[in-house]
Amino acid sequence: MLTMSRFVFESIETKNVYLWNSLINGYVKNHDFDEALVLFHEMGRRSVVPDDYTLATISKVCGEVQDLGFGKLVHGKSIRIGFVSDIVVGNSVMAMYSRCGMFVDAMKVFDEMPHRNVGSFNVIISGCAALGDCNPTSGDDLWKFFVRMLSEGFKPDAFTIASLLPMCCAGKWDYGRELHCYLVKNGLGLKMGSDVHVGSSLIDMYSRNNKVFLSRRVFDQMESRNIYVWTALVNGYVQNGAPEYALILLRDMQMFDGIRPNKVSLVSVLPACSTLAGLIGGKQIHAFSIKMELSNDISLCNALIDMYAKCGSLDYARLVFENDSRIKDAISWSSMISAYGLHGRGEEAVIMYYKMLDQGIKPDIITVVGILSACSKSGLVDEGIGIYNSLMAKYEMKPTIEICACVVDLLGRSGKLDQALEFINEMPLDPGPSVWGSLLSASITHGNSMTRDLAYRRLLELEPENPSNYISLSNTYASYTRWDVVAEVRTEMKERGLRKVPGCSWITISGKTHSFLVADKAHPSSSLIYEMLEDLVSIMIGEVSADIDVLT
DNA sequence: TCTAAAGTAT
Repeated sequence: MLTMSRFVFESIETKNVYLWNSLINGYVKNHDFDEALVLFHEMGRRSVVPDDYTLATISKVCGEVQDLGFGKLVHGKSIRIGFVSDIVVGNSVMAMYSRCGMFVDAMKVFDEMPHRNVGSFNVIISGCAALGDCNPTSGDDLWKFFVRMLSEGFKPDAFTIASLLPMCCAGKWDYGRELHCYLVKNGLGLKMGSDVHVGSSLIDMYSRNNKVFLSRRVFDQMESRNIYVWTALVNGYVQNGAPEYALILLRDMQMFDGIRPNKVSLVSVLPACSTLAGLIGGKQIHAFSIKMELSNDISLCNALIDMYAKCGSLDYARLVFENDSRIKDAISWSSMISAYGLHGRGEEAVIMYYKMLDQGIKPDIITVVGILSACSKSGLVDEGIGIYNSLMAKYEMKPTIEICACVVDLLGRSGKLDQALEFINEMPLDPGPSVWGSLLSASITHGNSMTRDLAYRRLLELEPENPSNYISLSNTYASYTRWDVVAEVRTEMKERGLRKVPGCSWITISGKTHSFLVADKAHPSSSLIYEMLEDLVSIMIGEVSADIDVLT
Protein backbone atom coordinates (compact mmCIF):
# COMPACT_ATOMS: atom_id res chain seq x y z
CA MET A 1 0.00 0.00 0.00
CA LEU A 2 2.76 2.39 0.98
CA THR A 3 4.68 1.76 -2.23
CA MET A 4 1.53 2.65 -4.13
CA SER A 5 1.22 5.90 -2.17
CA ARG A 6 4.84 6.59 -2.90
CA PHE A 7 4.26 6.01 -6.60
CA VAL A 8 1.36 8.45 -6.70
CA PHE A 9 3.39 10.92 -4.64
CA GLU A 10 6.35 10.80 -7.01
CA SER A 11 4.13 11.28 -10.04
CA ILE A 12 2.76 14.61 -8.85
CA GLU A 13 4.96 17.47 -9.93
CA THR A 14 4.16 20.30 -7.58
CA LYS A 15 3.77 18.82 -4.15
CA ASN A 16 2.13 20.89 -1.48
CA VAL A 17 2.62 20.42 2.26
CA TYR A 18 -0.51 18.27 2.58
CA LEU A 19 0.93 15.70 0.20
CA TRP A 20 4.18 15.59 2.14
CA ASN A 21 2.28 15.21 5.38
CA SER A 22 0.20 12.31 4.20
CA LEU A 23 3.21 10.39 2.91
CA ILE A 24 5.25 11.04 6.06
CA ASN A 25 2.28 9.93 8.10
CA GLY A 26 2.07 6.74 6.07
CA TYR A 27 5.62 5.81 7.02
CA VAL A 28 5.00 6.67 10.68
CA LYS A 29 1.93 4.40 10.74
CA ASN A 30 4.16 1.62 9.40
CA HIS A 31 6.80 2.33 12.05
CA ASP A 32 9.31 3.29 9.39
CA PHE A 33 10.55 6.30 11.36
CA ASP A 34 13.84 6.62 9.50
CA GLU A 35 12.10 7.02 6.15
CA ALA A 36 9.74 9.60 7.69
CA LEU A 37 12.78 11.62 8.79
CA VAL A 38 14.40 11.28 5.36
CA LEU A 39 11.23 12.67 3.77
CA PHE A 40 11.17 15.55 6.24
CA HIS A 41 14.74 16.49 5.27
CA GLU A 42 13.86 16.18 1.59
CA MET A 43 10.89 18.44 2.11
CA GLY A 44 13.17 21.06 3.66
CA ARG A 45 15.59 20.85 0.70
CA ARG A 46 12.69 21.59 -1.65
CA SER A 47 11.79 24.62 0.46
CA VAL A 48 8.38 23.34 1.44
CA VAL A 49 7.46 24.94 4.77
CA PRO A 50 6.16 22.41 7.30
CA ASP A 51 2.83 23.10 8.95
CA ASP A 52 1.39 22.12 12.33
CA TYR A 53 0.64 18.59 11.12
CA THR A 54 4.20 18.05 9.91
CA LEU A 55 5.78 19.39 13.08
CA ALA A 56 3.57 17.34 15.38
CA THR A 57 4.29 14.16 13.46
CA ILE A 58 8.04 14.72 13.24
CA SER A 59 8.25 15.56 16.95
CA LYS A 60 6.58 12.26 17.67
CA VAL A 61 9.09 10.50 15.42
CA CYS A 62 12.00 12.11 17.30
CA GLY A 63 10.49 10.79 20.51
CA GLU A 64 10.08 7.30 19.04
CA VAL A 65 13.69 7.07 17.90
CA GLN A 66 14.85 9.05 20.97
CA ASP A 67 16.74 11.57 18.89
CA LEU A 68 16.89 14.49 21.32
CA GLY A 69 19.21 16.56 19.14
CA PHE A 70 16.91 16.58 16.15
CA GLY A 71 13.89 16.89 18.43
CA LYS A 72 15.31 20.16 19.73
CA LEU A 73 15.80 21.40 16.17
CA VAL A 74 12.17 20.60 15.39
CA HIS A 75 11.14 22.42 18.58
CA GLY A 76 13.17 25.45 17.43
CA LYS A 77 11.62 25.31 13.98
CA SER A 78 8.15 25.24 15.55
CA ILE A 79 8.97 28.37 17.50
CA ARG A 80 10.31 30.15 14.39
CA ILE A 81 7.41 29.23 12.15
CA GLY A 82 5.05 30.20 14.93
CA PHE A 83 3.36 26.89 15.58
CA VAL A 84 4.61 26.50 19.11
CA SER A 85 1.35 27.92 20.46
CA ASP A 86 -0.55 25.20 18.63
CA ILE A 87 -1.81 22.77 21.27
CA VAL A 88 -1.12 19.57 19.34
CA VAL A 89 2.38 20.70 18.31
CA GLY A 90 3.06 21.65 21.93
CA ASN A 91 1.81 18.28 23.18
CA SER A 92 3.93 16.53 20.62
CA VAL A 93 7.05 18.48 21.59
CA MET A 94 6.42 17.66 25.27
CA ALA A 95 6.04 13.99 24.43
CA MET A 96 9.31 14.13 22.52
CA TYR A 97 11.18 15.59 25.52
CA SER A 98 9.56 13.12 27.86
CA ARG A 99 10.46 10.09 25.72
CA CYS A 100 14.02 11.35 25.38
CA GLY A 101 14.32 11.39 29.16
CA MET A 102 14.06 15.17 29.47
CA PHE A 103 10.96 15.39 31.60
CA VAL A 104 11.96 18.76 33.05
CA ASP A 105 11.98 20.29 29.55
CA ALA A 106 8.57 18.77 28.83
CA MET A 107 7.27 20.44 31.99
CA LYS A 108 8.80 23.73 30.90
CA VAL A 109 6.95 23.59 27.58
CA PHE A 110 3.76 22.76 29.49
CA ASP A 111 4.17 25.79 31.77
CA GLU A 112 4.69 28.10 28.83
CA MET A 113 1.74 26.90 26.75
CA PRO A 114 -0.84 29.64 26.22
CA HIS A 115 -3.62 27.07 25.70
CA ARG A 116 -3.92 23.45 26.77
CA ASN A 117 -6.24 20.53 26.26
CA VAL A 118 -6.78 17.19 28.04
CA GLY A 119 -3.95 15.74 25.94
CA SER A 120 -1.48 18.30 27.33
CA PHE A 121 -2.19 17.07 30.85
CA ASN A 122 -2.09 13.46 29.69
CA VAL A 123 1.39 13.84 28.20
CA ILE A 124 2.72 15.13 31.51
CA ILE A 125 0.87 12.51 33.56
CA SER A 126 2.07 9.60 31.46
CA GLY A 127 5.61 10.98 31.27
CA CYS A 128 5.70 11.40 35.00
CA ALA A 129 4.25 7.94 35.61
CA ALA A 130 6.94 6.48 33.34
CA LEU A 131 9.59 8.03 35.56
CA GLY A 132 8.16 6.01 38.42
CA ASP A 133 8.01 8.90 40.83
CA CYS A 134 5.57 11.69 41.30
CA ASN A 135 7.35 14.95 40.68
CA PRO A 136 5.97 16.86 37.72
CA THR A 137 6.72 20.25 39.23
CA SER A 138 9.05 20.88 42.09
CA GLY A 139 7.25 20.21 45.34
CA ASP A 140 4.06 19.07 43.63
CA ASP A 141 3.24 15.45 43.23
CA LEU A 142 1.42 13.74 40.43
CA TRP A 143 -1.82 13.58 42.33
CA LYS A 144 -1.77 17.31 42.89
CA PHE A 145 -1.17 17.73 39.18
CA PHE A 146 -4.19 15.54 38.51
CA VAL A 147 -6.27 17.64 40.93
CA ARG A 148 -5.06 20.76 39.13
CA MET A 149 -6.26 19.25 35.87
CA LEU A 150 -9.70 18.75 37.40
CA SER A 151 -9.81 22.21 38.94
CA GLU A 152 -8.99 23.80 35.61
CA GLY A 153 -12.05 22.11 34.20
CA PHE A 154 -10.41 19.36 32.15
CA LYS A 155 -12.21 16.03 32.20
CA PRO A 156 -9.94 12.99 32.57
CA ASP A 157 -10.36 10.50 29.76
CA ALA A 158 -9.31 6.89 29.26
CA PHE A 159 -5.73 8.03 28.53
CA THR A 160 -5.53 9.88 31.82
CA ILE A 161 -6.81 7.00 33.90
CA ALA A 162 -4.72 4.38 32.11
CA SER A 163 -1.60 6.45 32.88
CA LEU A 164 -2.53 6.88 36.55
CA LEU A 165 -3.37 3.22 37.17
CA PRO A 166 0.25 1.95 37.20
CA MET A 167 0.95 4.36 40.06
CA CYS A 168 -1.66 2.65 42.20
CA CYS A 169 0.44 0.20 44.12
CA ALA A 170 0.11 -1.08 47.62
CA GLY A 171 1.84 1.37 49.90
CA LYS A 172 2.04 4.10 47.26
CA TRP A 173 -1.35 5.15 46.00
CA ASP A 174 -4.59 3.62 47.04
CA TYR A 175 -6.80 5.13 44.36
CA GLY A 176 -7.13 2.08 42.10
CA ARG A 177 -10.74 1.31 42.88
CA GLU A 178 -11.73 4.99 42.68
CA LEU A 179 -10.17 5.29 39.23
CA HIS A 180 -11.93 2.10 38.14
CA CYS A 181 -15.16 3.57 39.48
CA TYR A 182 -14.58 6.77 37.49
CA LEU A 183 -14.12 4.74 34.31
CA VAL A 184 -17.37 2.86 34.87
CA LYS A 185 -19.36 5.97 35.77
CA ASN A 186 -18.12 7.86 32.75
CA GLY A 187 -18.48 5.01 30.33
CA LEU A 188 -14.80 4.95 29.46
CA GLY A 189 -13.44 1.73 28.09
CA LEU A 190 -14.45 -1.76 29.19
CA LYS A 191 -18.03 -2.65 28.37
CA MET A 192 -18.67 0.44 26.27
CA GLY A 193 -15.90 0.25 23.73
CA SER A 194 -13.95 -2.56 25.33
CA ASP A 195 -10.80 -0.46 25.52
CA VAL A 196 -7.95 -2.93 25.67
CA HIS A 197 -5.51 -0.31 26.98
CA VAL A 198 -7.70 0.52 29.94
CA GLY A 199 -8.51 -3.15 30.47
CA SER A 200 -4.90 -4.30 30.62
CA SER A 201 -3.97 -1.41 32.94
CA LEU A 202 -6.81 -2.36 35.31
CA ILE A 203 -5.87 -6.04 35.23
CA ASP A 204 -2.30 -5.14 35.98
CA MET A 205 -3.25 -2.73 38.77
CA TYR A 206 -5.42 -5.30 40.58
CA SER A 207 -2.76 -8.01 40.16
CA ARG A 208 -0.07 -5.82 41.64
CA ASN A 209 -2.35 -5.17 44.59
CA ASN A 210 -2.76 -8.91 45.15
CA LYS A 211 -6.39 -8.88 44.02
CA VAL A 212 -6.15 -11.16 41.03
CA PHE A 213 -9.82 -12.16 41.43
CA LEU A 214 -10.68 -8.56 40.55
CA SER A 215 -8.32 -8.73 37.58
CA ARG A 216 -10.26 -11.76 36.47
CA ARG A 217 -13.56 -9.92 36.84
CA VAL A 218 -12.32 -7.07 34.63
CA PHE A 219 -11.05 -9.63 32.12
CA ASP A 220 -14.39 -11.46 32.02
CA GLN A 221 -16.32 -8.23 31.53
CA MET A 222 -14.34 -7.19 28.49
CA GLU A 223 -15.93 -7.68 25.11
CA SER A 224 -12.71 -8.23 23.22
CA ARG A 225 -9.20 -9.04 24.37
CA ASN A 226 -5.85 -8.71 22.69
CA ILE A 227 -2.45 -10.18 23.54
CA TYR A 228 -1.71 -7.42 26.08
CA VAL A 229 -4.88 -8.21 27.99
CA TRP A 230 -4.27 -11.97 27.99
CA THR A 231 -0.63 -11.57 28.97
CA ALA A 232 -1.45 -9.14 31.76
CA LEU A 233 -3.76 -11.73 33.32
CA VAL A 234 -1.28 -14.58 32.76
CA ASN A 235 1.26 -12.52 34.62
CA GLY A 236 -1.26 -11.63 37.31
CA TYR A 237 -1.81 -15.31 38.08
CA VAL A 238 1.92 -16.03 38.12
CA GLN A 239 2.64 -13.13 40.48
CA ASN A 240 -0.21 -14.09 42.77
CA GLY A 241 0.85 -17.68 43.26
CA ALA A 242 -1.63 -19.33 40.91
CA PRO A 243 0.70 -20.81 38.30
CA GLU A 244 -1.74 -23.50 37.18
CA TYR A 245 -4.26 -20.86 36.11
CA ALA A 246 -1.53 -19.05 34.19
CA LEU A 247 -0.80 -22.19 32.19
CA ILE A 248 -4.50 -22.79 31.51
CA LEU A 249 -4.82 -19.20 30.31
CA LEU A 250 -1.91 -19.61 27.93
CA ARG A 251 -3.81 -22.45 26.30
CA ASP A 252 -7.14 -20.59 26.36
CA MET A 253 -5.78 -17.52 24.62
CA GLN A 254 -5.01 -19.70 21.62
CA MET A 255 -8.12 -21.85 21.82
CA PHE A 256 -10.76 -19.16 22.33
CA ASP A 257 -9.26 -16.05 20.79
CA GLY A 258 -6.80 -17.57 18.33
CA ILE A 259 -4.05 -15.39 19.79
CA ARG A 260 -0.56 -16.85 19.68
CA PRO A 261 1.53 -16.11 22.75
CA ASN A 262 4.46 -13.85 21.98
CA LYS A 263 7.79 -13.59 23.73
CA VAL A 264 6.41 -11.55 26.61
CA SER A 265 3.64 -14.10 27.22
CA LEU A 266 6.20 -16.90 27.32
CA VAL A 267 8.60 -15.01 29.57
CA SER A 268 5.69 -14.31 31.91
CA VAL A 269 4.56 -17.90 32.10
CA LEU A 270 7.95 -19.57 32.57
CA PRO A 271 8.17 -18.77 36.30
CA ALA A 272 4.88 -20.67 36.64
CA CYS A 273 6.70 -23.80 35.45
CA SER A 274 9.39 -23.19 38.06
CA THR A 275 6.85 -22.80 40.86
CA LEU A 276 5.19 -26.04 39.83
CA ALA A 277 8.65 -27.59 39.38
CA GLY A 278 7.15 -28.74 36.10
CA LEU A 279 10.12 -29.54 33.92
CA ILE A 280 7.76 -31.00 31.31
CA GLY A 281 5.70 -27.82 31.11
CA GLY A 282 8.87 -25.76 30.89
CA LYS A 283 10.22 -27.93 28.09
CA GLN A 284 6.95 -27.51 26.19
CA ILE A 285 7.30 -23.74 26.43
CA HIS A 286 10.90 -24.07 25.25
CA ALA A 287 9.81 -26.21 22.27
CA PHE A 288 7.08 -23.72 21.44
CA SER A 289 9.59 -20.87 21.49
CA ILE A 290 11.82 -22.76 19.06
CA LYS A 291 8.85 -23.17 16.71
CA MET A 292 8.11 -19.47 17.00
CA GLU A 293 11.77 -18.75 16.23
CA LEU A 294 12.15 -16.92 19.53
CA SER A 295 14.60 -19.32 21.11
CA ASN A 296 17.59 -17.03 20.62
CA ASP A 297 15.86 -14.05 22.16
CA ILE A 298 17.84 -12.79 25.11
CA SER A 299 15.00 -12.26 27.58
CA LEU A 300 13.42 -15.59 26.70
CA CYS A 301 16.77 -17.36 27.16
CA ASN A 302 17.20 -15.69 30.53
CA ALA A 303 13.77 -16.86 31.65
CA LEU A 304 14.56 -20.38 30.36
CA ILE A 305 17.87 -20.52 32.26
CA ASP A 306 16.07 -19.60 35.45
CA MET A 307 13.25 -22.08 34.84
CA TYR A 308 15.59 -25.00 34.08
CA ALA A 309 17.72 -24.27 37.13
CA LYS A 310 14.70 -24.11 39.41
CA CYS A 311 13.23 -27.28 37.91
CA GLY A 312 16.42 -29.11 38.83
CA SER A 313 18.09 -29.25 35.44
CA LEU A 314 21.35 -27.38 35.68
CA ASP A 315 22.50 -29.06 32.47
CA TYR A 316 19.68 -27.59 30.38
CA ALA A 317 20.19 -24.20 32.00
CA ARG A 318 23.83 -24.33 30.96
CA LEU A 319 22.93 -25.46 27.42
CA VAL A 320 20.61 -22.51 26.95
CA PHE A 321 23.23 -20.15 28.34
CA GLU A 322 26.04 -21.52 26.20
CA ASN A 323 24.27 -22.33 22.95
CA ASP A 324 21.04 -20.38 22.62
CA SER A 325 21.64 -16.97 24.08
CA ARG A 326 24.10 -15.50 21.62
CA ILE A 327 24.10 -12.15 23.29
CA LYS A 328 24.34 -12.15 27.07
CA ASP A 329 23.42 -9.33 29.39
CA ALA A 330 23.75 -8.87 33.15
CA ILE A 331 20.54 -10.84 33.61
CA SER A 332 21.88 -13.82 31.66
CA TRP A 333 25.04 -13.95 33.78
CA SER A 334 23.15 -13.35 37.01
CA SER A 335 20.71 -16.13 36.17
CA MET A 336 23.53 -18.57 35.51
CA ILE A 337 25.40 -17.55 38.68
CA SER A 338 22.21 -18.09 40.71
CA ALA A 339 21.66 -21.40 38.90
CA TYR A 340 25.04 -22.71 40.08
CA GLY A 341 24.38 -21.35 43.55
CA LEU A 342 21.01 -23.06 43.72
CA HIS A 343 22.66 -26.38 42.89
CA GLY A 344 25.35 -25.97 45.52
CA ARG A 345 28.08 -25.33 42.96
CA GLY A 346 29.63 -22.30 44.59
CA GLU A 347 33.02 -22.64 42.90
CA GLU A 348 31.46 -22.60 39.45
CA ALA A 349 29.30 -19.62 40.44
CA VAL A 350 32.47 -17.74 41.41
CA ILE A 351 34.14 -18.69 38.10
CA MET A 352 31.08 -17.41 36.23
CA TYR A 353 31.14 -14.22 38.23
CA TYR A 354 34.73 -13.44 37.25
CA LYS A 355 34.04 -14.39 33.63
CA MET A 356 31.21 -11.89 33.69
CA LEU A 357 33.55 -9.17 34.93
CA ASP A 358 36.09 -10.15 32.25
CA GLN A 359 33.43 -9.59 29.61
CA GLY A 360 33.09 -6.05 30.88
CA ILE A 361 29.56 -6.55 32.16
CA LYS A 362 28.81 -4.53 35.25
CA PRO A 363 27.31 -6.52 38.10
CA ASP A 364 24.07 -5.14 39.49
CA ILE A 365 22.31 -5.72 42.79
CA ILE A 366 20.77 -8.96 41.58
CA THR A 367 24.18 -10.31 40.54
CA VAL A 368 25.58 -9.51 43.96
CA VAL A 369 22.73 -11.27 45.73
CA GLY A 370 23.21 -14.26 43.43
CA ILE A 371 26.95 -14.60 43.95
CA LEU A 372 26.83 -13.96 47.71
CA SER A 373 24.09 -16.51 48.29
CA ALA A 374 25.97 -18.99 46.07
CA CYS A 375 29.08 -18.51 48.23
CA SER A 376 27.01 -18.81 51.37
CA LYS A 377 25.37 -22.10 50.38
CA SER A 378 28.75 -23.60 49.50
CA GLY A 379 30.57 -22.28 52.55
CA LEU A 380 32.86 -20.01 50.52
CA VAL A 381 32.99 -17.34 53.22
CA ASP A 382 36.31 -15.70 52.33
CA GLU A 383 35.50 -15.58 48.61
CA GLY A 384 32.10 -14.06 49.36
CA ILE A 385 33.43 -11.42 51.73
CA GLY A 386 36.22 -10.63 49.26
CA ILE A 387 33.70 -10.10 46.48
CA TYR A 388 31.51 -7.97 48.73
CA ASN A 389 34.41 -5.72 49.73
CA SER A 390 35.70 -5.33 46.18
CA LEU A 391 32.23 -4.43 44.91
CA MET A 392 31.71 -1.75 47.49
CA ALA A 393 35.18 -0.32 46.85
CA LYS A 394 35.68 -0.74 43.09
CA TYR A 395 32.16 -0.34 41.79
CA GLU A 396 31.10 2.14 44.48
CA MET A 397 28.02 0.07 45.01
CA LYS A 398 25.84 1.01 47.94
CA PRO A 399 24.80 -2.00 49.98
CA THR A 400 21.07 -2.66 49.97
CA ILE A 401 19.14 -4.43 52.68
CA GLU A 402 19.11 -7.60 50.54
CA ILE A 403 22.88 -7.52 50.11
CA CYS A 404 23.36 -7.01 53.85
CA ALA A 405 21.09 -9.97 54.55
CA CYS A 406 23.30 -12.06 52.23
CA VAL A 407 26.44 -11.03 54.09
CA VAL A 408 24.84 -11.91 57.44
CA ASP A 409 23.76 -15.24 55.96
CA LEU A 410 27.28 -15.83 54.60
CA LEU A 411 28.93 -15.21 57.97
CA GLY A 412 26.20 -16.80 60.04
CA ARG A 413 25.85 -20.04 58.10
CA SER A 414 29.53 -20.77 58.61
CA GLY A 415 29.18 -20.16 62.34
CA LYS A 416 30.74 -16.70 62.52
CA LEU A 417 27.81 -15.35 64.49
CA ASP A 418 29.78 -12.70 66.35
CA GLN A 419 31.09 -11.30 63.10
CA ALA A 420 27.57 -11.39 61.67
CA LEU A 421 26.26 -9.43 64.64
CA GLU A 422 29.12 -6.99 64.36
CA PHE A 423 28.25 -6.49 60.69
CA ILE A 424 24.62 -5.80 61.58
CA ASN A 425 25.63 -3.22 64.17
CA GLU A 426 27.87 -1.45 61.70
CA MET A 427 25.76 -1.64 58.54
CA PRO A 428 24.74 1.74 57.11
CA LEU A 429 21.05 0.82 56.78
CA ASP A 430 18.42 -0.08 59.37
CA PRO A 431 18.51 -3.88 59.55
CA GLY A 432 15.14 -5.21 58.41
CA PRO A 433 13.39 -8.56 58.94
CA SER A 434 15.48 -10.28 56.25
CA VAL A 435 18.71 -9.40 58.10
CA TRP A 436 17.46 -10.58 61.50
CA GLY A 437 15.91 -13.62 59.84
CA SER A 438 19.31 -14.61 58.44
CA LEU A 439 20.91 -14.20 61.85
CA LEU A 440 18.10 -16.20 63.43
CA SER A 441 18.38 -19.25 61.22
CA ALA A 442 22.17 -19.22 61.56
CA SER A 443 21.84 -18.98 65.35
CA ILE A 444 19.45 -21.94 65.41
CA THR A 445 21.74 -24.02 63.19
CA HIS A 446 24.75 -23.30 65.37
CA GLY A 447 22.93 -23.37 68.71
CA ASN A 448 23.78 -19.82 69.80
CA SER A 449 20.96 -18.84 72.14
CA MET A 450 22.25 -15.30 72.71
CA THR A 451 22.08 -14.15 69.07
CA ARG A 452 18.99 -16.30 68.54
CA ASP A 453 16.96 -14.56 71.23
CA LEU A 454 18.17 -11.15 70.10
CA ALA A 455 17.01 -11.94 66.56
CA TYR A 456 13.61 -13.12 67.83
CA ARG A 457 13.18 -9.92 69.81
CA ARG A 458 13.97 -7.74 66.83
CA LEU A 459 11.78 -9.77 64.48
CA LEU A 460 8.78 -9.57 66.80
CA GLU A 461 9.30 -5.82 67.14
CA LEU A 462 9.57 -5.32 63.39
CA GLU A 463 6.78 -7.63 62.31
CA PRO A 464 4.39 -8.26 65.18
CA GLU A 465 1.79 -9.50 62.69
CA ASN A 466 3.89 -12.15 60.94
CA PRO A 467 2.74 -15.59 62.15
CA SER A 468 5.96 -17.28 60.96
CA ASN A 469 7.97 -15.58 63.70
CA TYR A 470 5.67 -16.90 66.44
CA ILE A 471 5.61 -20.40 64.97
CA SER A 472 9.39 -20.46 64.79
CA LEU A 473 9.70 -19.19 68.36
CA SER A 474 7.21 -21.76 69.58
CA ASN A 475 9.03 -24.57 67.76
CA THR A 476 12.37 -23.50 69.24
CA TYR A 477 11.04 -23.61 72.80
CA ALA A 478 9.20 -26.85 72.10
CA SER A 479 12.53 -28.43 71.22
CA TYR A 480 13.72 -27.52 74.75
CA THR A 481 10.44 -28.87 76.16
CA ARG A 482 9.68 -25.43 77.56
CA TRP A 483 5.95 -25.96 77.20
CA ASP A 484 5.18 -22.93 79.37
CA VAL A 485 6.79 -20.59 76.83
CA VAL A 486 5.16 -22.48 73.96
CA ALA A 487 1.72 -21.97 75.53
CA GLU A 488 2.47 -18.29 76.08
CA VAL A 489 3.45 -17.77 72.44
CA ARG A 490 0.39 -19.65 71.21
CA THR A 491 -1.87 -17.49 73.40
CA GLU A 492 -0.22 -14.34 72.06
CA MET A 493 -0.86 -15.51 68.52
CA LYS A 494 -4.49 -16.26 69.27
CA GLU A 495 -4.99 -12.85 70.84
CA ARG A 496 -3.57 -11.18 67.79
CA GLY A 497 -5.76 -13.35 65.59
CA LEU A 498 -2.77 -14.74 63.67
CA ARG A 499 -2.84 -18.01 61.80
CA LYS A 500 -0.13 -19.57 59.74
CA VAL A 501 -1.04 -21.38 56.55
CA PRO A 502 0.97 -24.60 56.80
CA GLY A 503 3.63 -24.94 54.14
CA CYS A 504 3.51 -27.90 51.85
CA SER A 505 5.61 -29.48 49.16
CA TRP A 506 4.63 -31.56 46.18
CA ILE A 507 5.93 -33.63 43.33
CA THR A 508 4.30 -34.62 40.05
CA ILE A 509 4.95 -38.16 38.87
CA SER A 510 3.41 -39.41 35.62
CA GLY A 511 0.89 -36.58 35.63
CA LYS A 512 -0.26 -37.23 39.20
CA THR A 513 0.59 -34.65 41.86
CA HIS A 514 1.38 -35.83 45.37
CA SER A 515 1.48 -33.18 48.11
CA PHE A 516 2.85 -33.35 51.62
CA LEU A 517 2.43 -31.33 54.81
CA VAL A 518 4.80 -31.45 57.76
CA ALA A 519 4.90 -34.92 59.41
CA ASP A 520 2.32 -36.06 56.86
CA LYS A 521 1.55 -39.78 56.97
CA ALA A 522 -1.50 -39.72 54.72
CA HIS A 523 0.20 -40.91 51.55
CA PRO A 524 -0.39 -44.62 50.75
CA SER A 525 3.37 -45.14 50.36
CA SER A 526 4.12 -43.17 53.51
CA SER A 527 6.25 -45.79 55.27
CA LEU A 528 8.35 -46.32 52.15
CA ILE A 529 8.87 -42.57 51.80
CA TYR A 530 10.03 -42.20 55.40
CA GLU A 531 12.40 -45.15 55.00
CA MET A 532 13.98 -43.44 52.01
CA LEU A 533 14.17 -40.18 53.95
CA GLU A 534 16.05 -41.89 56.75
CA ASP A 535 18.47 -43.39 54.28
CA LEU A 536 19.07 -40.00 52.73
CA VAL A 537 19.68 -38.39 56.11
CA SER A 538 22.15 -41.14 56.97
CA ILE A 539 24.05 -40.52 53.78
CA MET A 540 24.09 -36.78 54.42
CA ILE A 541 25.53 -37.11 57.91
CA GLY A 542 27.99 -39.65 56.60
CA GLU A 543 26.87 -42.74 58.49
CA VAL A 544 26.69 -44.70 55.28
CA SER A 545 29.40 -44.39 52.68
CA ALA A 546 27.69 -42.42 49.96
CA ASP A 547 26.49 -44.82 47.34
CA ILE A 548 24.86 -42.93 44.53
CA ASP A 549 22.99 -46.05 43.40
CA VAL A 550 20.75 -45.75 46.43
CA LEU A 551 19.43 -42.53 44.97
CA THR A 552 18.78 -43.66 41.43
C1' DT B 1 -1.28 15.61 13.41
C1' DC B 2 -0.41 14.69 20.01
C1' DT B 3 -1.23 11.43 24.78
C1' DA B 4 -1.97 4.99 27.17
C1' DA B 5 -0.91 -1.29 27.80
C1' DA B 6 1.92 -7.09 29.17
C1' DG B 7 7.88 -9.69 31.00
C1' DT B 8 12.66 -12.38 33.08
C1' DA B 9 17.33 -12.52 37.46
C1' DT B 10 17.58 -12.69 45.10
